[in-house]
Formats: sequence, C-alpha cells, structure tokens
Amino acid sequence: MTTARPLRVLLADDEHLIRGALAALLALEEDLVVVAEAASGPEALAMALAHRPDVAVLDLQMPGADGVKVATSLRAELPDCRTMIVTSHGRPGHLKRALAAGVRGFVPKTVSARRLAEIIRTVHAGNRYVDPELAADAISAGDSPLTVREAEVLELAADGAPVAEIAERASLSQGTVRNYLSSAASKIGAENRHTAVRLARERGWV
Amino acid sequence: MTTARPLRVLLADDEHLIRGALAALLALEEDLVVVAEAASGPEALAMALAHRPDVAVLDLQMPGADGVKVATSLRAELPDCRTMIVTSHGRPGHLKRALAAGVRGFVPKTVSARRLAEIIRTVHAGNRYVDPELAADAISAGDSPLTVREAEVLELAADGAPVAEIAERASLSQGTVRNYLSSAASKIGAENRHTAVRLARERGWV
DNA sequence: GCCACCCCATGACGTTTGTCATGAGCAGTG
DNA sequence: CACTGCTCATGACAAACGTCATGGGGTGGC
Repeated sequence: MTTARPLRVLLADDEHLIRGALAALLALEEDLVVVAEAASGPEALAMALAHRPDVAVLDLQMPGADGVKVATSLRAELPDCRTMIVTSHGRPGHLKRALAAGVRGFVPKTVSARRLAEIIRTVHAGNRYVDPELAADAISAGDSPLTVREAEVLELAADGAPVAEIAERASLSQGTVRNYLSSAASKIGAENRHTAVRLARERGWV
Repeated sequence: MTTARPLRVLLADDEHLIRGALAALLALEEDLVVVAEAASGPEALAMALAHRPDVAVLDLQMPGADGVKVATSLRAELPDCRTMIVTSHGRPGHLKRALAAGVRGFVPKTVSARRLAEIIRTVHAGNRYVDPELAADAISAGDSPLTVREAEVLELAADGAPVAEIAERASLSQGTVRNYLSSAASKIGAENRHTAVRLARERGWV
C-alpha cells in the first residue's frame, strides 16, 4: 500500500502545557502531523497562513482573538483549511457562533486524544462533528429572544454599571435604557438585570 | 549507578484530553511514573488513598471538590503526600487558599511539560514552588479588607439576589444586610454591590 | 477598665431601579 | 395599504437600594 499524504494540523491553545501535550499525543497518530502551534489568536492566524494546514484545531479562549474569530478570518483567507474548536467550558451560544463562522467541529476537552484524532479526520473528510451533549444544550437553550438593542444594552450592564452610564455609552436616554433592561429581563425570566445578565451569559445570548 | 525508586504521581483533571496528554508527557520523564488518574475531586481523593502517590497534581477546577479542598483532605488523610495545583485561570485568592491548605506548588497551565516535571521534583524534595507572576498578582491584590460577615453577605449577593432574599438566607435584617453591602462596596472601591462582587471575585476575596 | 473593632439592629433620607402607559418614526410582510 | 414589530422617547409611581446617624452587646488588646 502507498503511504498517504499526512494530514497537516495546526494547534492553537494559549496553555503551553496542554498544547505541547496534545501535540505529543497527536504525533502518535501515524496519519497526522502537527505542522504549527500557536498561543494566541493572531499568532494562530499567522501560523496558518505560513504553514497552510489541512485542519486548524483552535481553543475557544485565547488572548488576542478567540477561536471563533480566528475561524472567521481563516474562512476568508484560507478557505481550504477546515477549522474546529476545542473548549473547556462550552456554552450554547459559542457553539452557535462557531457554526455560523463555518467551524466544522466542536468538542469539549473531556474527549480522549484518540477520539480527537478521529474527529480531526472526520472534519478533514468534509463532515461535521458536534459533541452530542453540547448540541443538546444548545437546542434546549434555544434562540435568543432578545432584540439587537436589548442584547446591546444588557451587555453594557454586564459589569454592574448604573443606568446613567449605560445610557451615555449607548447614546440613549435613561428611560429607554430602563425599558430595554426591563423587557430583556422579563423575556429571560429574571427578576433584575443582574441575574438577567448572568442567565443570558450562560445561554450564550450576549 | 543504582536506579532510584521512581517518583509516584497522581494526576487529577476533569478534562480527559489534558489529563491523558499530560500523563503521556510525564511518562517520558524517566524518574516519574503516573500511578493514578482522576476526573473529579472525590475520585482524586479515593485514588490517592488507594495508590499512595508521592505527589498529587491537582487541577483547580474539578467537579465534586476543587483542587484546594482535595489538598486539604489529603493533608489530613495522607500527610506524606505532597500536593500541587495546576490551573488555567489563577486568581490571587486561590493561591492564598491553596498555600493555607498546605499546597506546595502552584503553577499555571502555561508552563511546559518539562518545566512541570521539574517542579514536581522540586515539590517532592520538600521545597515549594509558586509561579512568579501569580505570586506578584497575589501580593498586589493584598489581603481582603472585608470582615467575615461582609464577605458572607457579598457572596450571597453574588447571583444578583435582592436584599430581602439575602437577609433571609443570612438570617439578618434587611437593614443590616444593606449596611454590610454598603461598607463592603466602599472598602472595595465599588459604586454598587454588583461591581463589588465582581472585583472581590477577581481578587479572590470571596 | 478603657478602647477599638466587629456584629447586629433600627429609622430616616434621597437616589436608583423596575414597571407601566403612551406615542412617534420606520422597517418589513402579507 | 394595513399590520406587526423594533427603536426611541417621556412621564409617573412604587419598590428596591445606598447612605448616614445611632445604639447596644460582644471580644480582644494594652
């Protein structure tokens, strides 16, 4: 039999320990070769352009630009490169954003390395793979009921700023801000904006 | 030269991917042997009692019981076992809690595997190792200026509950709760309790 | 034994929110 | 074109919140 051309992988994760360990484990798979590693979003992008991998395995949380942002850029600049996201704490909204960005694989870090290798092959073959549990969460969380402005105002309220400050930053009147916060909270089912922010965060709506 | 007795290591992390990868990397070090792995706090404890490792490498965030809690239990039940914490997002307060629990090593996951192996040896030799950057953060964050009750009330306020609910859960009058929240916020330098909660969290005071 | 500090409470005050009614301008849809 | 839904605004009222003054009971230090 002929030796197939190896599947070229880019690995991006800001934690050296994990990235290195992962590279070592993936190296055990004969058909995979890690051609580049990156510790930040921008670096991942640069590395991808330089080494043109078949599959980019991106951590969700990285300094500079998160995995989804990198995936979006990659899709534009390197369309042949498949992207997938690996994450510790997968929230529903992330998954949705990722799929919208053209990501083809979304897995939590609780999978085994062997399984990850399989998924990399799946993704490379042009198929998609989404962790069943995360998918279920995403479905049960549903779509955001918030309008654009409601989400916007809620986000500005995220760090506990008073209404006056939110109004200024959003260039809205204080009354309008309070109306939006009120309707957002009632849609979410929260008693006040602070729990509303928390719940919206959990569901990936902000 | 005689072959020294290998250094027995317990690895606890809820992310299979990372734990497995780590185990593989540490296995490359000739003097280290990973004798047990665990995916949760209670499991880590049970495994430690069963296998009696020399050093327990614990992830900070695990289901069941976090790394520091496990370390506390280990100190009581297996005093000869040295403990160390590995974490992704190290906040000052965690470090403080960890040291108080008798943890001898505290490192972020941004270190390399080789470096981790060195630190495991350092810890086993009876020395301590704390990541310099985390140590600096901890020092600059300083000690909590909050009294016991202030911290307690602040914690109850963490999820955005109204004063009435906090008062009930703390068995205090609403007025008292508001006084504590007020003084806590002013000590922290926050404008309201919500930002106070956030800042206190960041500094590890709750 | 005085003093400092924490704990808990009460009452009162002004401010900030949450909520509701109401309405105008402006999309997109059937 | 009528209708619906989003955006933005105003005004008003009740509830929640932040702040201050005040006071009693407790613990620990000097």
